[in-house]
Amino acid sequence: MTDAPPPAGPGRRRRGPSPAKTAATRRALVEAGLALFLDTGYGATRMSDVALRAGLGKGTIYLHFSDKAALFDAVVREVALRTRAQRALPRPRPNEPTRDFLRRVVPPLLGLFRDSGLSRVILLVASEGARLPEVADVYRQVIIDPVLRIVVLYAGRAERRGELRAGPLSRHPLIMVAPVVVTTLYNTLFAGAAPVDVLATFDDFLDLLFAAGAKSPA
Amino acid sequence: MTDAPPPAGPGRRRRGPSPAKTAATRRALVEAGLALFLDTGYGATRMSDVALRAGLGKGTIYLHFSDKAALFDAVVREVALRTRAQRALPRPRPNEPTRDFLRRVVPPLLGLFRDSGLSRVILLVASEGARLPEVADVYRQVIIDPVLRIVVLYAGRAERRGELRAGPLSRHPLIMVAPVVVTTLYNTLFAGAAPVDVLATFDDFLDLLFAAGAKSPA
Amino acid sequence: MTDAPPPAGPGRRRRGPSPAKTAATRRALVEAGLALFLDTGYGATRMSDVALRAGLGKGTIYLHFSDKAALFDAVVREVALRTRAQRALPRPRPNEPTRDFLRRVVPPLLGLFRDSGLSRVILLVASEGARLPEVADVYRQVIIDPVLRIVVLYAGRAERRGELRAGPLSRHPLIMVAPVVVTTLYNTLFAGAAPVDVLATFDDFLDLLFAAGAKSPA
Amino acid sequence: MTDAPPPAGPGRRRRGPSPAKTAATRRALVEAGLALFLDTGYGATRMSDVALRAGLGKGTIYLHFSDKAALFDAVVREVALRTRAQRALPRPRPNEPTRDFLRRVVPPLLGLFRDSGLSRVILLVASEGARLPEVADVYRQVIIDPVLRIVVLYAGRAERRGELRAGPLSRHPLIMVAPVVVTTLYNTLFAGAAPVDVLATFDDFLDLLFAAGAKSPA
DNA sequence: AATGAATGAGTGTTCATTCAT
DNA sequence: TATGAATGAACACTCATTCAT
Repeated sequence: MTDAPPPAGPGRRRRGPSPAKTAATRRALVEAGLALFLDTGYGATRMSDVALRAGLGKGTIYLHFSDKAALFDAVVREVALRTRAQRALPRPRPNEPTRDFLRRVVPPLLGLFRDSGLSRVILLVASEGARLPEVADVYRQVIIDPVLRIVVLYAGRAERRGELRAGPLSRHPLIMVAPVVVTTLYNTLFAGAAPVDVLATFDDFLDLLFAAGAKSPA
Repeated sequence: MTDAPPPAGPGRRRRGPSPAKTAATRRALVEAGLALFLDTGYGATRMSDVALRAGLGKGTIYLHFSDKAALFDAVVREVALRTRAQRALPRPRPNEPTRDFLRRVVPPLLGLFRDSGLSRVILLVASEGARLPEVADVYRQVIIDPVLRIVVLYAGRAERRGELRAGPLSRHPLIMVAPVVVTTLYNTLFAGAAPVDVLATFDDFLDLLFAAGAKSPA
Repeated sequence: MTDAPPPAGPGRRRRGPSPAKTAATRRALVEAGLALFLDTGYGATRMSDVALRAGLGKGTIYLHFSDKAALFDAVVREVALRTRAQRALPRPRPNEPTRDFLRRVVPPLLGLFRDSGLSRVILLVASEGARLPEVADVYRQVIIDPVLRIVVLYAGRAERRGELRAGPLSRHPLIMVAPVVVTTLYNTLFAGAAPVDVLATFDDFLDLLFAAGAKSPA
Repeated sequence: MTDAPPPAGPGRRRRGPSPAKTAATRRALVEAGLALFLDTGYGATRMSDVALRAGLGKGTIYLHFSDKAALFDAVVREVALRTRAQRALPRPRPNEPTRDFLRRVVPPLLGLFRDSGLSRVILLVASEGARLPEVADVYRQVIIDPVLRIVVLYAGRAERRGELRAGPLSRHPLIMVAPVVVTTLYNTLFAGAAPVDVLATFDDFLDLLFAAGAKSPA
């Protein structure tokens, strides 16, 4: 279902359009697919619209993807990789409290989370995940699990430094991402309601989490 | 879009089938719709299958609901009300620590959350929410917001009792429900992965939250 | 296909609703059917609407008519008979020129033609005639042919009196009704265009027809 | 509602099937539609049957016509234009009596009227005209009104030549076409009855009309 | 490689007709 | 007789996918 592009290794090519152009076509399709899937959802997106938006013919899609599902898969992977690519997570300074470190590091990530469309893709995957379990799993492996590993890493540091009660967070790292995910979902889903401030919520969440560590010195 | 059943006021007795039977038919349709929407999603559920599952003819659906969307709306409302009906939230005992109270009270609610299909309905609403914003909003008003109001209530209590740093939670009550929602989503979405223990996660979350209050006495 | 009402002969009745009421119900249905068939056409008229308009239940129709087609048949017959009932065609005065006689007699008939809905029924029969040939034939026998016989009658008189060239009109009486039918059709069909004056057209037609007789005295 | 074929201007050559083939497909659909609409009427004609008869897939229809109504519209226009195309109405010879001219000219037109299906299309339009008023109006503008203009033209000639009483016919040209229309309708509608001879009727009609002119010389 | 006309399975919805009450 | 809830055959229309060009 994946339809990966043929490895661009410099084997015997020549003849036929340049691989560069092929890749460009493919990219245009993924881009168009991303935009439309996000806007209209998987089911309501017509293949013909994807082709139209990509400035290509309907049939062309099938030269690059076996299926609507395969296109969707490619779109999700694309967003996943694109987000990962900008990772470059900074490390805490030698004696920096973990809480300060998180305050410094998370907001830009959230901006990325929002702007990359990742949050809307989560919803999208949630929508179609049941029907396309492989897509959901790709998503988990490429995006969710790495994030959780990082949480575990810094949870360990905070625990070792006595900033956090040992155990809970490194056992259940989802706790850390939960507020951001939920507030984002809330805002996306209930567009009619007053939006919740994702960043402020996360900040208050940190306050609660590190209250013990923050208080005890006093 | 709601197609509510006509108020069963004791008007002039109707000839033909009893109103009771009519209500039963409606209920059967909602039930069948619920099961299928949950299992297959909105788009993939065929009206004919709903009828089949309800043991009724296809046309019968349209005697009770104007539309597929109207049926979906009714299904969501039904689940919402059904869940609310079993509320009967106990109150904390006079001197009971809020944390103990939550430990005592939340697990049954979680069971309800899981068993009522509410968690899957959340996903369902999330899936189709974009296409059916009114449904999403009904959902928020009937389910989400009341829960948040209760959270604010007990957050205030905990803060007044010095169990929690004042402010964060009553400002952003979503923090409280986030771990449960996210772990439930995780389990529903990534059926392929090892499931996360929702209850244990919530417990650990409480540990972190009330760490300050638990520690300081020591 | 006719579903005539059971002969009301005073056999063993008693028990069950009075035949009078039955007839009234039947009449209500025919009336409702007439109105709706004329307004919306045969195909677009729903049986449920007929029932609604008659203030009866859907099922009741089928106690009186086996079929939608049977109802239509009854409606057409009803209009046919109703129109005939008001016949009472006056006779020409002893020495009255046929042309004057027609001028005197036809306009009220045209009013009847228009007001009885007969013209619209013609269109209706024309619409569905192909699908319901028996209805069309009933129509011809009950309405058209009698009219043509009358035309033949007076055509003979006019010819005998030297008012009209002998032969053409009594051979082809349709000629006489043609202008009225065509102008009525025109007005009904092309509601967007300026309507043609049916009466004035008929008058001019008479002028042409009797020009010879009218002129020769000069 | 018209779905006219895009102007075949010599733009950038399209890949894929030739425009010629596209036009042929369209034509096949109109042809099939014509045949079936005439045979079974608008309502009773199934789109799938149109496709079948055209030797095409069901979906193909919708590449050329947005709607069943649009197809009907195209069919009616097609017949209208087809009939007009064969116009080439001859003119009266210098001193030819108008009546002789009409006798010479009308019969072939009647043949065309009959064979082109125009008469049946009139009935068809009459059937659906109420539901599709635009179609009826197209019909009037393209077929009916031009014919009436020609009638007015020759009515004037006949009147000027003293063959006809001045006024009536040029005021109400429908009189001229009425016998043909009515006899054709009669034959089409009452297939069960003995058919009326359209041509003979028209001939007798001319006899009556021009009786004055024919008589007075005597 | 690229195209878009052609396809036809699949779906929501309507409505004449039936029948238990 | 009267009713109206229930039925399911029927139909217009959509859209992912194919393939001749």
